[in-house]
Amino acid sequence: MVTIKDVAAHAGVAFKTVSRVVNNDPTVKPVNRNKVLASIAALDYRPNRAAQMTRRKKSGVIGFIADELLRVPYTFDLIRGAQDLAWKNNKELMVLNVNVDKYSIEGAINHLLGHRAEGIIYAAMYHREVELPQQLTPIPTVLANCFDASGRFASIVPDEKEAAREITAKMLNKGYRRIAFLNLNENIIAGQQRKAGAEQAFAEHKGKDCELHIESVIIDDGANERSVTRLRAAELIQSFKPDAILCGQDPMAVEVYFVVQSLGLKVGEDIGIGSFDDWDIIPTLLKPELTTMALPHYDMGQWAINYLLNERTDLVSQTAKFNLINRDSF
Amino acid sequence: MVTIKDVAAHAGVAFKTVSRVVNNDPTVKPVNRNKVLASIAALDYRPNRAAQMTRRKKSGVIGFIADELLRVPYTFDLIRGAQDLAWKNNKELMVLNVNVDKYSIEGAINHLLGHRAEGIIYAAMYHREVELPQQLTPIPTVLANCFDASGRFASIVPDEKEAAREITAKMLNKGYRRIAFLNLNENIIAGQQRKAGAEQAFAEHKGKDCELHIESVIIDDGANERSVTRLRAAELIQSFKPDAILCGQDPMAVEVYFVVQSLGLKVGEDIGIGSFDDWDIIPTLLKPELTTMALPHYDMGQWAINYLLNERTDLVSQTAKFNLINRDSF
DNA sequence: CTGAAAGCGCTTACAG
DNA sequence: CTGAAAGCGCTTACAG
Repeated sequence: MVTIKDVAAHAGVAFKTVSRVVNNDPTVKPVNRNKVLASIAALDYRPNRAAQMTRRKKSGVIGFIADELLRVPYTFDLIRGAQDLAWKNNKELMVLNVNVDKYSIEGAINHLLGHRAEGIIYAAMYHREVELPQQLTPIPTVLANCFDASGRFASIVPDEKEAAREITAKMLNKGYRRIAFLNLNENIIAGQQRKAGAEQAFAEHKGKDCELHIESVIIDDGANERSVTRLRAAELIQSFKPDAILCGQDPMAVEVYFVVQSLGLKVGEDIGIGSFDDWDIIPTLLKPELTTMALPHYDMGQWAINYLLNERTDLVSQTAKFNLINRDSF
Repeated sequence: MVTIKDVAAHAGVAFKTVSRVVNNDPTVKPVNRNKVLASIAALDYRPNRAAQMTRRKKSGVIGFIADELLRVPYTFDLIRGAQDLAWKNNKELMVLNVNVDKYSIEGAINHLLGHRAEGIIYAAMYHREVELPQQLTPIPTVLANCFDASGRFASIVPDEKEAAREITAKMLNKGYRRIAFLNLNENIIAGQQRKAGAEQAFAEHKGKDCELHIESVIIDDGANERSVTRLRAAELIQSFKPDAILCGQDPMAVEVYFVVQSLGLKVGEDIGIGSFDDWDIIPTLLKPELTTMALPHYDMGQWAINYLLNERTDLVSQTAKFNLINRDSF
């Protein structure tokens, strides 16, 4: 590989001058700068990043530990948000997938420590509490889509409650009066907080004759989860007679669309449907297209890396707002 | 940060001895090895990767250029397959997303060149031909899910034709006689080859009264594509009267399920449905669950990195077999 | 089995 | 404005 010395010899200057040109040192005389630039181009020279890092004693590496991420498609936006900004700031985002079967968090941290990572983003697949090894402490760390029990780290999580309040309020404002909210499992944070948000919207709404029915249709029988969405949607349409159904996540909306159609009803006409997540192509695959609250993963990824780039150390608990994606289902 | 010299001082040996222990040199006397190991643990020492790379003149980096990848969820398996093996072989997989708007291929290659990448995997979002800049040539490169026009690179792509032949043959063997294949756009390779595969299955099948109808339901009107799947599925069920429908990809199957239900028919009873891709959660979200040919992305990722790890240079054009995921839709 | 020297490709700190 | 020296944290090559 061509080195700084090869370029220097080719250009007829000291190799230190080449270094100056490479690092945009303005003190280089234009004549020399041009000679060097020409030689760099001629030899196709590129500074060796590893050597730069060694000498500078700065790695330029930011670690991204993705805990069980990427089993859900849109979570990749967390990485994308971080990566875009890392790139702009000349940092290397080193992404490590971690999961119970294969790679331990400890392994990932060791790896990043070996690379002298300047910061770490730890991201979870779904909004939850995490417990991180003590080992992390030497490196500035920020959590995305999760928060820690011990309060050692800054974190950003989606504002579940506000999202549910917003979409429920929107339904009420459109004139829907009887809303059935087929919620996620209420053991998880999204389930709990969205319930509270929907209730708040009803409490704030002045209209009368409004009724809210909330129930969890993701059943957690020990090891795995199963959905009773189809069953309960069908039953509720007969009994509770909702004019709108709010679904805990877009895949549930698919199930509800099938039920609605099977009962001879039309989404968006006989019954409104709303949802959460903006899950991959699902919302636009459905007809009418699904109005849903998009998770702010991209924003959270950006916020997290900005926190590190700005060398913040305050222990904020930040929330990120969902984006209402207005389509045609209610 | 603690360095090799700190460890040496703490252990009372030359720093070269620490280096030997770190690199598992068997010639170190057990007494000294243990002293060093104890000091490493006490000081929480970890070799500086950048310094190692600099001195060894090996980066240990393999680049993964993801062209517009990750807009389709399962394509992440390409990365996962490569990453798992990279990890095992102590290589760093440096993943770079490339897309028209933001990051150029040239930018990605420059980046990798600066890191002295030892090899590059170039992966496309969907099976297609690509044209790569001349710049790539100095580094061993292999293509995944795509192939190049010039024949400069080894590549691995999914065996589309065999996949279509297999699932069509399976339908025929189960007794289905009139199969409507709602194909992808036939401008793309998957569309072309799957058509050929379905036709081959019919040609090979001995049964009589069999009929195959193939048509593309993804219309390409200039800039964007639109699906006429619902429309054509409904019309064909009336006119061609298929007893089975094969869909070009799982999202199309969702559309067909809606059509089938709207006509008062039952998937798996009145009409069989098969598909391609194994797209995220779609196949199990449908009821009955969808039988589909899973794209071999994970395998292709593994094959590609193995090609590089084994320092192969032969210009193979490898194909990877889809996996038939047997569920209940036909 | 161990260590002192040289060197990887750069940047830092200093001299001129 | 430019260069020669020293040094980053390691490994290589060699001597003992």
